[in-house]
Amino acid sequence: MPKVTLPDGSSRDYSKAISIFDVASDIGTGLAKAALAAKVDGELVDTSFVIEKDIELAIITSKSDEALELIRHDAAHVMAQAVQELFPGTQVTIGPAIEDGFYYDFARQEPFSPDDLEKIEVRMEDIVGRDLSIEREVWERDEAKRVFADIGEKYKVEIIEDIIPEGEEVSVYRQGDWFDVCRGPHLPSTGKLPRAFKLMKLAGAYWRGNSDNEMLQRIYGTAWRDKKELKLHLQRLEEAEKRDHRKLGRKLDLFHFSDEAPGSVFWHPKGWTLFLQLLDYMRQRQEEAGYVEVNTPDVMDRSLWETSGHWFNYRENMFSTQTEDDRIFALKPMNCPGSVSMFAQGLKSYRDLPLRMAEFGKVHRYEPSGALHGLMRVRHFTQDDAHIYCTEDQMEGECIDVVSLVLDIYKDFGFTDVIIKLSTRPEKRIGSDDVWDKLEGALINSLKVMGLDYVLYPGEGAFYGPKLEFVLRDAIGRDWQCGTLQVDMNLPERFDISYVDETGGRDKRPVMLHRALFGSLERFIGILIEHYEGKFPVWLSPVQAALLTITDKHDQYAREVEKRLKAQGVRVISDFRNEKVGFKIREHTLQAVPFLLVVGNREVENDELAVRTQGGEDLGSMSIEETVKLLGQAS
RNA sequence: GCUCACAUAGCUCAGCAGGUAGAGCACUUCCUUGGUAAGGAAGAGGUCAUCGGUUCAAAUCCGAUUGUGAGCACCA
Repeated sequence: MPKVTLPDGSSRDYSKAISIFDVASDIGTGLAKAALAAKVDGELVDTSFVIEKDIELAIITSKSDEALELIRHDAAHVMAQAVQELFPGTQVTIGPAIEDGFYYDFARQEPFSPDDLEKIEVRMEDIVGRDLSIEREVWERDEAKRVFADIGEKYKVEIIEDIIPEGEEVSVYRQGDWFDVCRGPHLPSTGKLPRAFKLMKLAGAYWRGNSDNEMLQRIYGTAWRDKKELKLHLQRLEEAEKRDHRKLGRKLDLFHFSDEAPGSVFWHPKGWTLFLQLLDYMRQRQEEAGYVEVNTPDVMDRSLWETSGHWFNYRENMFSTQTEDDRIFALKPMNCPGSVSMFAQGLKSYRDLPLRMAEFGKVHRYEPSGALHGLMRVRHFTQDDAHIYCTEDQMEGECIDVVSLVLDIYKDFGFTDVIIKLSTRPEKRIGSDDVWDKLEGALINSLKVMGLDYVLYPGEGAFYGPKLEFVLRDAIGRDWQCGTLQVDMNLPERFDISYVDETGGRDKRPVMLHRALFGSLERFIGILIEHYEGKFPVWLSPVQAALLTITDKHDQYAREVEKRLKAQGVRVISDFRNEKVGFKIREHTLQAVPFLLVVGNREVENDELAVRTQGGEDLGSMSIEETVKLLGQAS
């Protein structure tokens, strides 16, 4: 006698076991038609699921939050069927729903071509049109293995063997002649899949995400509830592409890359102004936060890297060089060994702690060619790095200070929803569990004290200590790690650093924290370009104002004004070209100059400037002093 | 690093199926002195990424190299 309780609290009693589809029909034929799947006591199931006992039921229609994932997962299946119909001999592997869409990985000798995507899409439409009913079957494990082995689907066999846990049933979903091992749930039939999908791109992907395995062919697609949603999504992508920092960097004349130096930035005057502006900002924030700034060599002897462990653990990522005297030097890939060496020099007392030593170090890493990506992933970058040497008791307080500093700094740029990742002890690690407890505790506690959420990445910490990572998202939805806070118990040990404690003992080992807030200045600038779409706030803007003369009669006054503004610290340029003012306005507006200062007869006469904003607002005429004030306030 | 794609003027791109290159913008010169998103005219500019092959002939076809893009792997 199952009793079914619905989300609105009402309930229905049935005299015998009944399928969800039938319950939906019982409620209304409209609902039965719209039903895609259901939630039974909070768990997703197919509409064919048979209710045998009292449950809470929620029918899922395309309006439900869960619908998109179902739609996307189904789209993956339909795509797989289309591919196997069109390209016999292609093996299927896995095909999950992902953010905004889905993918499916295939094994096939011959590569798919972009033209194939169109064909596959057409065939998908066809399969939707066939409205094949999708049925769930539970197979016996060995039987399932045999069937898939017989039809040459070795990846599926591996999935049944290795991925589906013993004890869990092996479910197979069948649509027409085609079937696939899958946990489900799925839509009732292929006809329920909205015709609002599109195949997006082709890529290689390693089987089971391991680069030792063979490479499969992955097809990415996007799928939505209806055509309108799909269109909106495609528009969003287009909008995002316009913000791409690589495009804007060229358009705004900020930097360029060259074939001779892959992954290395050539900063143009405007880009470098931006860079220095950020540097100044960070310098000031750090000074206020009690840091001292140092500088260590870029090229150091191999022995130092042996001591730090980099020579053995990180060498394939290091640039090294041999000199005439046969010594081997390496360009620093990280600042920490230099910093520890710095700490080791001279005697340190407990009175010196916490010692917060910052360095804007430029590090060099031989990153894999395929990883390079504009300013986001380069081979030479500048870190706003710092190493904090402190006692164990000071550690937690220092962590709190770092976290609140980094978040406060991000807020200045309008980044308020920052993802914080906490990576804890990996399998391969040094140090006792007691120490790890303490270090992880310090990080977790500091987040707790501040009331911050974080995403836990168990086992992802460095071998020498746990870490926090602060992640920002770029215009195209990719996440980039910017800031980081790491606790290190390896380097102090390796370099055998110590301080003199209250009793005069010289063997106290300090705790070492690594932290970077922007992370890489290069990457942070890349993110900022996309975040602001190139329209930087005045304080950051490489050019804050452009002086535009109407005719050459006004040049002399403009030159005078330029001097006065520059004396006040305004980054101003003059445009005396023989062009109409409308032309100049258009050009500097497109160059994202925040303020345009027009100079004509009226302004010369009254010693004023006609001020217009980048957004097109006319602020009228004002004196030089007022303009300077306005520029100061606008940041 | 792996898979696939791409590489033509400073930039954005055209050049269909091999017959020694084209547009717009930018640039230079001249005319125009014009008040809030493009005034006009003329001119200059390319060993078609590099190297090799096929061919009477290669930007175009083939191969390698380098770089770029997308994804994967990597990211102390």
